[in-house]
Amino acid sequence: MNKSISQKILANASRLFARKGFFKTTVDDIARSAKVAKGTVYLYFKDKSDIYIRIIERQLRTALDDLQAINKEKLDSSQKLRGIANEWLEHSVEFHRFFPIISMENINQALKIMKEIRLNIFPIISQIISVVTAIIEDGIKRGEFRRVNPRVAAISFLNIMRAPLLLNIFTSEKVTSCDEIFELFFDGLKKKELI
Amino acid sequence: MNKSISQKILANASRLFARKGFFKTTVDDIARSAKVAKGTVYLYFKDKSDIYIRIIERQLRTALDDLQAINKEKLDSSQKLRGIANEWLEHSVEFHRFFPIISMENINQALKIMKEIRLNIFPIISQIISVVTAIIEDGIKRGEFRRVNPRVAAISFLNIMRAPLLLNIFTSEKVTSCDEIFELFFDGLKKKELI
Amino acid sequence: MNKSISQKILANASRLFARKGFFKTTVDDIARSAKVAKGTVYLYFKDKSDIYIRIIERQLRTALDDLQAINKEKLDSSQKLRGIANEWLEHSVEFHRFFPIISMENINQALKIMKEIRLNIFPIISQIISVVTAIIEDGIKRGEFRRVNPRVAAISFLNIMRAPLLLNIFTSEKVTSCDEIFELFFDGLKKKELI
Amino acid sequence: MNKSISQKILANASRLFARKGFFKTTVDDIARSAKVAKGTVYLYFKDKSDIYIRIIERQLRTALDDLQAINKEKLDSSQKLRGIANEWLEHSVEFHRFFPIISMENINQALKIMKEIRLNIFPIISQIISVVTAIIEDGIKRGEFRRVNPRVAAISFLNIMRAPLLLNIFTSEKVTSCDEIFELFFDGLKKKELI
DNA sequence: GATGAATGAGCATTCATTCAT
DNA sequence: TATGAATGAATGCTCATTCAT
Repeated sequence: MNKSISQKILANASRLFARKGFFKTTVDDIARSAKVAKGTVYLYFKDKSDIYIRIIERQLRTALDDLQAINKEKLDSSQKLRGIANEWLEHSVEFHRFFPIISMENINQALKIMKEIRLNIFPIISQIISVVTAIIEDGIKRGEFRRVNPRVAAISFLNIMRAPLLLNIFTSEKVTSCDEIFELFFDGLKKKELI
Repeated sequence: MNKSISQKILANASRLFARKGFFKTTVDDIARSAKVAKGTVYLYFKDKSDIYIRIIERQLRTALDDLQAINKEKLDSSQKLRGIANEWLEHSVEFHRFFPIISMENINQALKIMKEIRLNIFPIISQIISVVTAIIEDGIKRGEFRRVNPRVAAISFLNIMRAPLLLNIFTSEKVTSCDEIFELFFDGLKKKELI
Repeated sequence: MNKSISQKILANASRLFARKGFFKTTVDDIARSAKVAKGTVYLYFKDKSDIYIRIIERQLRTALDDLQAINKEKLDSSQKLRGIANEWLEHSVEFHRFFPIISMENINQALKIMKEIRLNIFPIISQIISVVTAIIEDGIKRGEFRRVNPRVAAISFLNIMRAPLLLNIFTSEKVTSCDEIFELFFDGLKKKELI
Repeated sequence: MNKSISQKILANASRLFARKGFFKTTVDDIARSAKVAKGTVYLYFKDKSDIYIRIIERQLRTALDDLQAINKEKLDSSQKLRGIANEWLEHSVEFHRFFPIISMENINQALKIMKEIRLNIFPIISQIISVVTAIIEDGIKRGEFRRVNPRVAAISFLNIMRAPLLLNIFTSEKVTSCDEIFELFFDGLKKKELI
């Protein structure tokens, strides 16, 4: 079961990277946590960066798959967005899920790993953005949404959905549903003028 | 002027950390870029982490000062938020400004530095959130804004304002104004029902 | 045919060692070049050093056989030496042939392999030297050669015959025959006095 | 005295490389033998290969200087060659002196170090060969030597002078003077015809 | 016999930190 | 104060060797 060893490494490394970050996680750590010898890690992955890239790639692909599944359902565009928001919340412990790239700021430009990231990770993120953009375009066409720049709206949506995470870190309010945030994004902050 | 040496170190280290990240920036780099000897760096800072903390602290304090200045002006709450948004865009190259903590995920929990961060950085972020929360509360009281959870709205606001950064990275749309995003946050995505 | 596998390993390893040296040649390389599994290599050889020793041993034994064959022919001593010289040139690509030991200086004394070398390789080299010494002794007895120390002359001969190699490496003169060098060894550098 | 640290490193590394070879000599060994920390070695040398190259370079430059000194003396060409031969014998414990390149066969073609060797070492060897070639050319002009190819003779000379080393390794004859070998090279092996 | 996955000791190199000057 | 030479712990990666299948 080679598959399982490589999966075991990824699963454990994922936890370690999340906890200690890329640089403070040693290959020794990774091997030990996967209960294999250090050399074994190198049978399955080119180097430490490779492991990191694969983890992010895997997370993003899963996220993309989920998005596409939601997109295929027969739902209003707004229901689709709500579905995505809830899924995101569900996985917010993994936190890196939709935009792990953001957490990579510290291992960035100067590193060779950035080349790999551009090659392997950016395209998936672009696809994720595209799916959300398509949902919003569709919503506009259907008359559900206002005529906004759909790409700008998509990225705004993906960003605002990070709010639960920060609420958990910096406030005492433990967010268990996205409804409040979603509704804010949906209806806007401004009070409707009485007519 | 000791002050100026320490400032020179911070200013140059800031550029380096932004470009290469915490781990890939060496104390050698920092000393060289500030044109002082490596030992001198240790006369002004306890260690490399200390420099990092001081930089973030300084950036956040400036951000907080700006926020408070805007808050003191005689403006609608929505104008205040718009002012904050534009300032954020202006500084988006520094990018770590309002939520540098996010970029610190890679040097986090497991490290002794996290203790320092909790002690020195978190309080400032909390204050930033509080100011924005206050602005929104005020807007609600004034009848400008709908009755939303102001803290949730504040964090949503701070998050959605990250959108320009991602738009620049992942799309061809170069954002030069926050108006579009701000307006989205303000009016919501949903089409107003015709009455 | 086990024999053939072991021969295949030796033949391919020989090329690799010649090209990359002992340390830079990996057992992986050797196995792959012989188209067998890595474990198979260890069925036929104790370890990597063993392969190296066997290769040298094989080359030297062949060299010795050739020498002895030449020695048995009915020829003048000088003709025998000339024959040896030409054979050496012919094989100078293999280059380690007569004095591979010289090329082993880098894997020497401190290593356990040196024990093996002393045990397996030195005796063959000694025999080679003995054969050449015998040829020279014979030449002296026959009156062909001057009364020199035959062992010193033998080693001098074996050394001077390395010259083509160095000529090829360090000069533009591509040596295709040993005649010039051989004649130098034979007649000496000094101008004969006119009588 | 930075000079002395770098010299101490070179001196000790030289002994280690001679004893254990390039690959079996660790940077740890080198640092320990020079009584400095491992990091200190890297203050003075780019990497392990750099140390190796510098050692060979230093030895060859000294050898070249000696040759040129001998060459400047007012001596017969044959006396010059004899002088060179004796000097070589004197240093034959260092053994790598005149042709260390030969001992490098095991760290050769495939390695990046070979590029450095071609760049730094080959030119010195070429100069050494040139000096000896010049001496021989001069001897031919003066009528001391026969009309041979002077470059071929030079390399033959440098090779034959390795004989003492091999005599020490493979025979019981401990050579303390080069006279015998030199005379062989000078007068040739062949018996002079009686006239 | 043959395989090749797994092992883990071993090593070159980096870099935060110290301290004598 | 200021320096920068010296330190040595820490870490990514390699590869000879073993052994279950």
